[in-house]
Amino acid sequence: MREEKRSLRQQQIEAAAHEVLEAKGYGGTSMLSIAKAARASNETLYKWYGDKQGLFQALVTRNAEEVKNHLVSELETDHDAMSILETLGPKLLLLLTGDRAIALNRAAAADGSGELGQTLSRAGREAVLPLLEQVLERARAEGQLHFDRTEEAVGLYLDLLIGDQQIRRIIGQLPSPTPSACTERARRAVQYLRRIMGRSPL
Amino acid sequence: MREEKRSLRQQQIEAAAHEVLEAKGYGGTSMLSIAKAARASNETLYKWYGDKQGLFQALVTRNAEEVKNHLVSELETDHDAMSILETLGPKLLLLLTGDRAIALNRAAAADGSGELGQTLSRAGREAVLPLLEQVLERARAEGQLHFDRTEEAVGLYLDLLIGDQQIRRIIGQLPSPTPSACTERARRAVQYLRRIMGRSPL
DNA sequence: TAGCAACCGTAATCAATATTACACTTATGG
DNA sequence: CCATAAGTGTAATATTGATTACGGTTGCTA
Repeated sequence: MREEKRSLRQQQIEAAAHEVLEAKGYGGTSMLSIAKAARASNETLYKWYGDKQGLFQALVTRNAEEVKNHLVSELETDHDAMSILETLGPKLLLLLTGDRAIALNRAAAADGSGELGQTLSRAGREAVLPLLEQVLERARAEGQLHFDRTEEAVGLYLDLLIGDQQIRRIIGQLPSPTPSACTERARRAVQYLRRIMGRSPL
Repeated sequence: MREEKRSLRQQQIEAAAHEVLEAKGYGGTSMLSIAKAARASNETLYKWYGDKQGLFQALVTRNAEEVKNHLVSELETDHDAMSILETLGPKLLLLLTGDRAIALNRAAAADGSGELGQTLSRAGREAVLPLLEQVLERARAEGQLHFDRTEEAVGLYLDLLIGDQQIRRIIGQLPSPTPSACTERARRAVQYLRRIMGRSPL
């Protein structure tokens, strides 16, 4: 029971951290400000997370887990591969270019040590890639797509889906995309993917 | 003559700033450290650039100009559009994912005000886009590619060329690419572009 | 060569935080 | 009900870095 309480409190604290981070950016986010926003004491923050970086690592890994779970539940439907792509794509794009992910990416960019970036990459990209590989291989098995190296196909799909949206969001020159914009972009990505790999690679 | 001297000094200072920035990251780069690296006084830095942000704005705009000039000179050759793409692509990719550009992008990401990002975007993207539009339209005129909206074609080319290379570099999970890797990637981008827009859109 | 303007090197100012320490509640288990 | 562990709010501490101020130097310019 103590466990649940603490876990709840952590959720609250991390939610507060996200709020402050999204509002003030990484540089403008201090431990104190997070503590205040969560009505917690900074001593608790330090006890639980070690230091500032530890707290952000927690945010990153937690967020990546959520993204992954989101996608996994999507995958469990038994639709054919291409229609899974059509529903998965917009979700993924929305998650990767949403305010939360962008704030975390900015934090990773600002972190000199590179550890945040490593965590972000491991937890995020390396968790999502296998799922996409699965889908694309299913598409190949169904005869919808043709490719030799799965890895390359996934890379291409991600290039088409995400492109430079993330970086432009991070730089601050693109507003948070609407769900419909994401859907449209994902649709186009699939269309192009079909056009490139829709028939034999030779 | 005074002008030349000063301009030279500025180049030295900005070169030093780039070195420090690439070595220590935005957060780790202080005015003092730049001044020391350039054997200049911080008072001079403030007089010339106003404040820290002003200095970085200068770095960004200057860098963007160089990139643009690089590309423009490339464009002046009279090769056919597709072979221009083949030589332009690798250069652009190398410039956009090189250490210097990545350091500047990180700085823009870390800058809370978003002004650096705005400058970076304006000076960079908005300078390069017209050039690419030119090339792609030439390709269309030559009957090599078929598309309706130039803007969309350029976007697709950039997605294929750059993809998520930049963001992954910024997060720190990708080493600086070799020229040959850039060439290869650019080649593939053109190949895919041909595959998508190589014949009538219908 | 005297005077001046720009520049250098360094120290002073000033504010912001990460991090630690402490005194005061609260709740929980026996 | 008591003892204790965990948590809270606030006040040090210590460092860092932007920005400003200043005395000394250099190199024109008249």
